[in-house]
Amino acid sequence: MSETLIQTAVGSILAAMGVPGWEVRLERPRDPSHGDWASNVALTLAKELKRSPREIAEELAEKLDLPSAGVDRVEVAGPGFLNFHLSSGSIAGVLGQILGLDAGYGRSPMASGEPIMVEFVSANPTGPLHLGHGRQAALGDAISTLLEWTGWSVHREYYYNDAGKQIDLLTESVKARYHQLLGVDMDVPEGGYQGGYVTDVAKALMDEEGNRFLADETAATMNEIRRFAVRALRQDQDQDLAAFRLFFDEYFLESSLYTDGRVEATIQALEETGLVYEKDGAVWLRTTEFGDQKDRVMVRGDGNPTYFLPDVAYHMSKWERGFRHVINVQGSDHHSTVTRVRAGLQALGLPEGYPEYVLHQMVTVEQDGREVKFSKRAGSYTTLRELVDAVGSDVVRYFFLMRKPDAHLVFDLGVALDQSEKNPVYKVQYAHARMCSIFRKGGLEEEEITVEGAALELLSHSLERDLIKRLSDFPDTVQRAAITRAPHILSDYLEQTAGAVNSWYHAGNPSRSPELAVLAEDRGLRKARLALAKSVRIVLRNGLGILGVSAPTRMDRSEGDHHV
RNA sequence: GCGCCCGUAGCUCAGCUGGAUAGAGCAUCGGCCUUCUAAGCCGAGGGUCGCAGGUUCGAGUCCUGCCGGGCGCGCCA
Repeated sequence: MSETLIQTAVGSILAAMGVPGWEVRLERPRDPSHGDWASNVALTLAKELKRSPREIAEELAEKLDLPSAGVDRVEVAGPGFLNFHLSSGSIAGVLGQILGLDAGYGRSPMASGEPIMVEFVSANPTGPLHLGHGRQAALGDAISTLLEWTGWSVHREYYYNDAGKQIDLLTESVKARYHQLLGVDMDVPEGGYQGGYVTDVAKALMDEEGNRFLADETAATMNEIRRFAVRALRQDQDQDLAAFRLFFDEYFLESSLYTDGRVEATIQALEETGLVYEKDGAVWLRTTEFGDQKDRVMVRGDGNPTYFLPDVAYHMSKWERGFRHVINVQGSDHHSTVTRVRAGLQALGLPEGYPEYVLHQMVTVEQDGREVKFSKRAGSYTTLRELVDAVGSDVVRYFFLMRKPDAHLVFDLGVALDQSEKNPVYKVQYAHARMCSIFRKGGLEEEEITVEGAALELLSHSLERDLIKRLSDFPDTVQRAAITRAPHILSDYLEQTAGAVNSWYHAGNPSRSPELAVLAEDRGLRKARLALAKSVRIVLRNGLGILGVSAPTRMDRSEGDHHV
């Protein structure tokens, strides 16, 4: 708000100087002595106007209509920066807006309801979800919510690879364990699934079906075992997802691509492109035509399609279902599929760069500088549920979102288990709970807190100004995080804001002085501070909500979903 | 060998489309409680932004080449 006032005021001067519509970018200076907003517009104009940046800046500063821009004073600094110092009233004006919008503060209608699909997790139903899936889950869900907050109509989708070779291997593995349980010697196949959960599935199969599958190699039996195993592991994953408070609009089954003929149709469509050829008994697609490093096999020598084909068919279905915008969240270990799938789609006439990908790096868990592995359920890897059980869903979600997707993520179990403010999740949640406790202890109904009669201009303490400026940056932060598909921008913001909240809350007295926040003698000031406290609560609650983390109104060690 | 990603404080990482003296958390050290949340607050130290060139008024940010690390390079997904 204060931003647009300045931009408008500067813009009208620029128009008079012969450069109408010149972009006036404002940024928050790092150094507080450089004011509340700074602009480099004079530097960018130097070439255009053939004048020195400082000279241009001087002219702008002189001609600026201070009151209408909400500015107390403006300075020219350095090579020609304009530093705007806002009036307290102008800064605090945003509080009325925050209280008015409340749960909607931070939303923006950038995309005006366009549909977009976010596909994430998409684990094979061959075992429990691992930490990579967890990171993907946290990322995909947060990106989805960020998109919703910026005006997209989001469709969350989970793709089940419930067909193909991996499922065959799972079936064989379950069969082997089933036989072992019934006292018949049988090896888990080469490259099969070794985790303890396979035996659990086999045991359930035995409990339910007895020994009727023993030594039965018929296709019908194998199908029954397959169906049983897939169902059991899907249920298992559903529980993992529920523990992580994750919900999808659609679960898309790979097997449906075969049953409804999409795979067959895709083969035909690709063949018509003339980019298909046979070699070594297999059918290939000339994906090198679209920048792939080598051509890819579509149909194996044994007549079965590779995963590539259903992948292309699946993504065609996204397009055909009307999604012109699709984001796939995947582990970077699958990054080679990106060019491949896109190439297949381009061959079929879809635009280059469809779909969009967010690739994330791996997750490792460390404690005291050493790698930790739980790996009880899966045998070889730590499962998502094990980690959620250990530290709680809020902590896991937040930690998975603290780093940019590109960066390898080290999950510090020591910090995660810590319930003090050293743990960034709790730091933010405590700041939120603290605001709630102000209202509770003051016996105030939150709805009664408004800017009515609040002397906002009295919120002139530097800590207050700083905090309010941060609050007014929230919508912009949400947009930036959404556009760059980078939730860490938001978690970073929340952490910084929580720090500013704590400083404000404890300011004024060398030890503790919450009365600064609530118990001002002056009624107008008291109201203003309450309005600020409520605004803080709104921003933190909205921000945490976007990240899929709860915003408790009070923090007790015994409560919440933190660790066991 | 080829492709993608990463290299910033002791550790884990930010740094928005190139902007002013490179930041945060943790760790370390030093101040604050006869408690309305000390589960906290305030302050300090700590850097050749992997290396070397280039582009320009200006480079952690863009380009090139090296060095180091991760991942991928299947008729597995």
